[in-house]
Amino acid sequence: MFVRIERGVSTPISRQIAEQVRAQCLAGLIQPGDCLPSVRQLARELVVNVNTIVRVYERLAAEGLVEMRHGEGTFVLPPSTTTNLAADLKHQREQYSREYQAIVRRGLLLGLAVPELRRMLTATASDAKTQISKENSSEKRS
Amino acid sequence: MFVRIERGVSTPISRQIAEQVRAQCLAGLIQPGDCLPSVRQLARELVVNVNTIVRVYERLAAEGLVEMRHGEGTFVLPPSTTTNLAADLKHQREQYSREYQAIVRRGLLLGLAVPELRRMLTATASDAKTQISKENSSEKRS
Amino acid sequence: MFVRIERGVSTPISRQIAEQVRAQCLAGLIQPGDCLPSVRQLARELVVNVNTIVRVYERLAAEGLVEMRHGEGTFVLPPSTTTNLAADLKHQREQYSREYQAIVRRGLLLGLAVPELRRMLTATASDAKTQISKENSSEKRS
Amino acid sequence: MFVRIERGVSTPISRQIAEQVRAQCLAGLIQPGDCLPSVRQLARELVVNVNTIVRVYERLAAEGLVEMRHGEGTFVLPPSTTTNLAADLKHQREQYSREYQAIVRRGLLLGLAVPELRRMLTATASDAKTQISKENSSEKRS
DNA sequence: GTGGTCTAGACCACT
DNA sequence: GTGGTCTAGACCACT
Repeated sequence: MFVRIERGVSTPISRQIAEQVRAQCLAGLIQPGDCLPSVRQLARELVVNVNTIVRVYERLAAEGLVEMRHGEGTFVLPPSTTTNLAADLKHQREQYSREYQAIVRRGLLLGLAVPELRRMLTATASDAKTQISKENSSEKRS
Repeated sequence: MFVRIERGVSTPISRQIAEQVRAQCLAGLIQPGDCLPSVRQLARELVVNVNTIVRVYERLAAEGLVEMRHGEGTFVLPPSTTTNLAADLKHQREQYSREYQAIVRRGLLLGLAVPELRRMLTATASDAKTQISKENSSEKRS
Repeated sequence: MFVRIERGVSTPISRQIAEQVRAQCLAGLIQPGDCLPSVRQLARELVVNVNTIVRVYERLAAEGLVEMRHGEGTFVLPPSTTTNLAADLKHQREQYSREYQAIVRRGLLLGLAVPELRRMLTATASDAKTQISKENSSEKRS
Repeated sequence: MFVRIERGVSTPISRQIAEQVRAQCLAGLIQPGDCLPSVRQLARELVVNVNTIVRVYERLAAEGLVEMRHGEGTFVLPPSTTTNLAADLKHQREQYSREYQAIVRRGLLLGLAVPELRRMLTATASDAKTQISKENSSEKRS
């Protein structure tokens, strides 16, 4: 599982993590039955307090996406009738859209021009893709 | 002075306001000696609590950007040796840049495509410009 | 850390607290790296509202004297080039001096004689010392 | 009438003024029937807003110490049965005493030594006396 | 009218 | 546990 967080940014860390786990479940990168990294391991990896990860997993469990099995680990559940994955995704994207629009407006109010923002978008996207592919290959090796 | 806030977004209201005031001071849209809207007036305008505005103005005062005069109002100060406006602007943009990049990455991780993000950027920007020009004209009239 | 506040006096509580924290930092009674009492604990101790302490700590943080770490506590920072401790102390004492002189003048204008003021000074000082030593010993015990 | 105020000090200006007027009435420096300086004149003299003086006079009138005669001025009233001057004085001194003690404690907490405070007391007192006698003579001349 | 301080209480996020 | 933000409302002092 790939999780990447950004600190010192207003989006809460816990939300960044939960969002990415959800997205990967929905995208099928994580399959039902898969075991998520342990709370302690993920906490160590992201240099975050253990309780923060616990909260994230609890939230995802409350959503019916995963199941925490005491002493065993946290496992992805098969999509049930209650878990409406499509609806979740839609909801998540809508929320994202609002945040994205807000930040674009903030940029304009800060005096940044649209082409500048567009450039940053492109640059960030290509960077992100490079990073992800690197991590993919490094993970295969490890 | 124009301030526009977005609710239900992770960036705190107070930070959104402070950011915009700073940007307008730095851009010269608000000149030294100018009087900011009163704490209560701005609170009414933005439908936020008085204390939220007080906090914003206090922070700006601590930064040396404005001065709160008891019973008179809050005034923009001339740039002093201590207040390095250029550095402030630079810092603010760097912070913004980090946030912008983080949100773009979040979008990609949510499975959004770059052209989609680009479309949202353009749409938001044109919307924002329309709104601002509307408000400008309505302010002139009032 | 010892903080003692006086109510029903014109100096605001928040200013009394900030003054004492600053003085103890400058005097080295609180060392860089030390953790100040938590916002809630100090509020409980002094029987003031949590927000009052938050404001004090925020001001001290803006001055560069302390740093508030989310979820951890508030820590004294090492003196930096920007924080001119000696100048701060000097400024604080000058401010104090003005207040002290003002109150002496007020006493005279109220018809109090100098020896009377001198007596009050001595009495208050010895009282204060007794109280402080008591608290010191009680703190050691606890 | 002599009034001297100190700015940037926590004792409110209005209270400083009221206190001095009361003290001078009680000391007999201002006699029943005497006319206080007009609101505007005193405001100009002390470089204070007119309303601040109005408030002070209203408060003194409420205490039964003076009477504001519309279009004529503000006059000192003879002590009535209702106005218990001695009680007022006592109350005022008690309040003063609390403030004095508080400031002495603040000084100690700031790291000032008692002899230092004593020196400041003496110096201020002698200064104040010199100033007052100067003003007395200059007032006689004017 | 203006800002300054304080309270009580809520809800959130990080360690 | 820790700090961060926000609300609602009070009372005070200066212009």
